[in-house]
Amino acid sequence: MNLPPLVQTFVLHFGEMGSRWGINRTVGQIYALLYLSKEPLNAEDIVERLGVSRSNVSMGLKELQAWNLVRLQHRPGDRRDYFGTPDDIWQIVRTLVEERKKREIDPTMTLLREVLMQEPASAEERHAQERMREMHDLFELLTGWYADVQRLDTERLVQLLTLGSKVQKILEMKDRLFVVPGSKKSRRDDPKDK
Amino acid sequence: MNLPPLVQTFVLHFGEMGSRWGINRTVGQIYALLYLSKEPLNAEDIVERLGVSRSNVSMGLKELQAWNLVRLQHRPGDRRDYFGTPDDIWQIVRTLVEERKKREIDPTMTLLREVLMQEPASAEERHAQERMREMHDLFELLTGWYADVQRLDTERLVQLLTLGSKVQKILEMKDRLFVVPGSKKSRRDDPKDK
DNA sequence: CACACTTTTCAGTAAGTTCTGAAATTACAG
DNA sequence: CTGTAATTTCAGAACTTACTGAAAAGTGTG
Repeated sequence: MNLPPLVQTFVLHFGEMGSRWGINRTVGQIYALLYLSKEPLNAEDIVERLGVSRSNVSMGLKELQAWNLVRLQHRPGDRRDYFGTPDDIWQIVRTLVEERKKREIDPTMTLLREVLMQEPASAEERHAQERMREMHDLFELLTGWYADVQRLDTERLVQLLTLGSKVQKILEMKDRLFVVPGSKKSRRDDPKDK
Repeated sequence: MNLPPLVQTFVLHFGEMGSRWGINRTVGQIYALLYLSKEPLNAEDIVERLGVSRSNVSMGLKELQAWNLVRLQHRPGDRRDYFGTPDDIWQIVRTLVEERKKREIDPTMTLLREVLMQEPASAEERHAQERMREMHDLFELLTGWYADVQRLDTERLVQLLTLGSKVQKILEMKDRLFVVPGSKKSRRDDPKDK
């Protein structure tokens, strides 16, 4: 591995972190390297810096492309592929969340919906279904929230996050100001609501 | 594997899902099984239902305990260990997030802080450090938000999530009502702020 | 304190994954 | 077209992780 010490520390760490996720070490390292690099890199650059085989880099880049985490670019008069990450780190986060949702949450929701349609054949199954419904509803709430904030532009998103639970205070204030005593709690005006 | 079809579908799915995470198939299956079960189960119950070895179950349960995801219980006049999940699914989510933060975010933050202290020795390192600072700041923002909402009780948390980005609307309203023209944007009054 | 029951540990093996070098394929310049 | 540079594919080797059965350690009872 042929990298400035500072860069190497980070790259190695992300290699290990990758393993904790489903992602493999080399893929983690390639991404860390591209993330830190000012200029986009070609496959051979990556081979030299990480000291792994050319084919390994090829597969790693393919995987990162499947995740939409990497941007393919070309230089005039050079037909090699160059890879880089978005300059805006928020774009990276958005992609990551989106892709993980697609791979982990969506299939689970599909399965839960299917299973919840079935007729339970015993008390045990009835209880299991009840638990699955709790999970389904929780996921629905979370993905609904996600769909909502995901649409915000970054400035507003940062604003919202910076505020944290202080929002709560403002809500209470709002309630005190506007809610008619005895009326229902305020809720999202979802068209699906009956 | 000896389970009602409905339960089996779910258990198998979580086995697969486990593999996508760092978690192994058996651990995913054990957790899914415990989650769906009305009564806590002992190791032998799990062996029978999943059809895996006793030692595998023992290791799986140990891992789940290390994650704090499983509750050890006893029955009077029975010295076997029984395992169950919290009845409240929100408690499960809170534990999951907490543990993942501890294993993935915290070590990364430590590393980032260390590396950011060092003196860059080249333009390349300077740029790399800049990127790391972006990541550091982003993680700080996210963990700050998390620390904040994590303290809310579940009812208020659900309220907040249901609201989604509607919060934004209320913020704007608040701003219109209370902000003195020309003053700074509202922000979290963090004691670390200078 | 010994016995029966339960859980844990561990070494060996099975299964799965990552990685490599070589071969095949693709893309383009002349 | 042809030749060269670049990328991808792939079969097998190297490595890692998961799983098992057997043995060890722990735990409560009579």
